[in-house]
Order: sequence, then C-alpha cells, then structure tokens
Amino acid sequence: MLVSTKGRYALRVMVDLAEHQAAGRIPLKEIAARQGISEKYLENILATLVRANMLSGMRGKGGGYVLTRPPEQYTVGEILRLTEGSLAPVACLDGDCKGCSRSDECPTLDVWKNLDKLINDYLDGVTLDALVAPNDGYDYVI
Amino acid sequence: MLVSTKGRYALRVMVDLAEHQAAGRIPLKEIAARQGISEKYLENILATLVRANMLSGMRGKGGGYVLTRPPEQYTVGEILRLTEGSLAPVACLDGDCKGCSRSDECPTLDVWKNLDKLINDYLDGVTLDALVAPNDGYDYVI
DNA sequence: CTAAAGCCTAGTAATGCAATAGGAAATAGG
DNA sequence: CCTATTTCCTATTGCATTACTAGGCTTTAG
Repeated sequence: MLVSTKGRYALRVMVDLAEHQAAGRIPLKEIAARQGISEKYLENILATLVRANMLSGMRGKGGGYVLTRPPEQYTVGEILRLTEGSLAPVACLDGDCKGCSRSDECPTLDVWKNLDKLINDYLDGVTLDALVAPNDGYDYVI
Repeated sequence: MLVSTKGRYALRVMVDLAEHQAAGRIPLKEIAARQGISEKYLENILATLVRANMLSGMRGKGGGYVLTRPPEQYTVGEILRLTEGSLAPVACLDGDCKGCSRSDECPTLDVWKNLDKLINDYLDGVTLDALVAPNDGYDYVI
C-alpha cells in the first residue's frame, strides 16, 4: 500500500480546511466530527502538518487550525510525502537505504525509477483547490 | 511501499529465467546463488508463480524451473499483482474492502483512481523481454 | 478563574512482512 | 531398488510498522 490511512486522512483534512476557509480557524473537534475520524488520531496528523508549516494551529478558546497558503499552492504530492515519509514505490529508492549493492547491474531498477517519477509527477501536478468542491452558493446569495 | 521484497524478487527471478531460457530447467539453488536470495525464501515466491502457471516446476534430479511462455508475453504488472496481491495505492481501492461508506462524497477518490490507473497501465505496458539484458554473443559465435 | 482548545510523550494492540524449519513427494540415474 | 537431487507443502518466528489510545501540560479568550 503506497498511501496509508495517515496520508489519506491528511489529504481529506486539508481539503476540509480549504472548503471551510471562510469560517476562520476550525477546531479539531469539528473536523473530526465532519470527517468521521477519531479526535486523538487526528491530533497526530495535524501536529505533523503544523510542524511543517502547512497549517497554523492556535490554542485556547477560539483556537483551531487554518491553512497557511491559498489552496492552489499545495500539491497532493507534498502533503503525502510529508505524512507518509516517502512515496517511493520500492525500498530500493527510499532515501535512507540508498542503493543496494546490485544497483549497477539490476535489470529492474529502471522500472522502479520510471514508476517513481510517474507517481510523484502526477501527485505533484494535482493541487488542493482541484479537490475542493464548488462552493455551495453562500458567496453569491443576495 | 507499493512493492515489497516479494514482488521485487519475483521480478528479478523472472528476468533471470528469461535470460537463461536456453539452458532449460534451472534449479532454485542456482537462481538463489546468482541473485543472492535465501533459498528458503525463494521457495515461497516460486511456488506462487508455479501455482499461477507463470512457471513450470519439475522435481527430482534434472528438475528446476522454466518459463511457460515467451518473455514478451509476460507483463511486469501481472507478475507484481500476483505476488503482491494487489497494486492498489490505497486501501480504498483494494478488492476486499470494497468502497468505504463515504465514497459517494469523497473529494479525494478520483485522485486515487487516477493514480491506480497510472500505475497499472505503466506496469502492464512493460514486458519481461524489455528487461532482459542483450545476449552475450553465445548465439552467434562461430 | 475557567472552559476551550492545541501540544507533547508514551504506550498498546493488531497486522503484515521477511525469513526460517522440517519434512513429504517426485524424478533420474546407477 | 536405492540414492541423491530437487520441488512442494504447512507452520512458525521475529521484527517493524500501522492505527489508535491515554493522560497530562500549556495557551488563550472572555
């Protein structure tokens, strides 16, 4: 499985926040309820996003989370790479375990490299605003 | 990780067998030595391939493994789907757990579907013979 | 001061992955 | 028939990761 629940939830949360941007800071409780995700589990995920400055969190009454950039400036790729650690399709390409001893002669390495590029290029080409549902009309109701 | 060692090893073994087709049946021991893979672990992998009729295994003296089709008739996709179980990038698309309750309204589902298609289409487009190293020349030595 | 929120560090249960163990059955050659 | 060789089959183990929970601390608005 390339993307685990952590990454999937993170993406859904980012879309949720993008859709509710107009409402200002959104408390975790609200997101969890809307998305049907355990509050405690969400904490971990949001903490990761905050530490990477993708979200700003504020404590206390009236606190909550808000995007730090406009939705079109987030790519799905960066969100997933952050929460998943890596999007490499095979261990051979993962940052830490750099190159197995057979990489010089490996007949399959090119397949993995091409696949890796395919995946990352696609996910880096999709921005958050492309996933936001069209506004319900509140903006132009008289 | 989309593809685990099982799938990677399987692919390498298939390439190995394609490259040594001319030698007839190849015993597991030989493949394991050439590829630097534990014999016992390889057993599992080869058993899977045999059960799916991708390889033919024969026991006893002079036995070993051989491809059941010419290399250009295997795709990397089918080899990996068999050994990995599935190439779905997220659990949402995995055969068994068909569709989560939110799939109707899920803003991210299309991303996963597109990614899934991208991955499978690419891997189904690469055939085994594309990975086989050019012959060393034995065929045309006088 | 207090209630509402995020922040932080652990801990745990379950799953899946990688690898190993031991033996049964088949086959070829002497 | 005997033996060495080789695949086939069923379990089991150790390990790492994933998904999720627990409990308490800190910040902020009113």
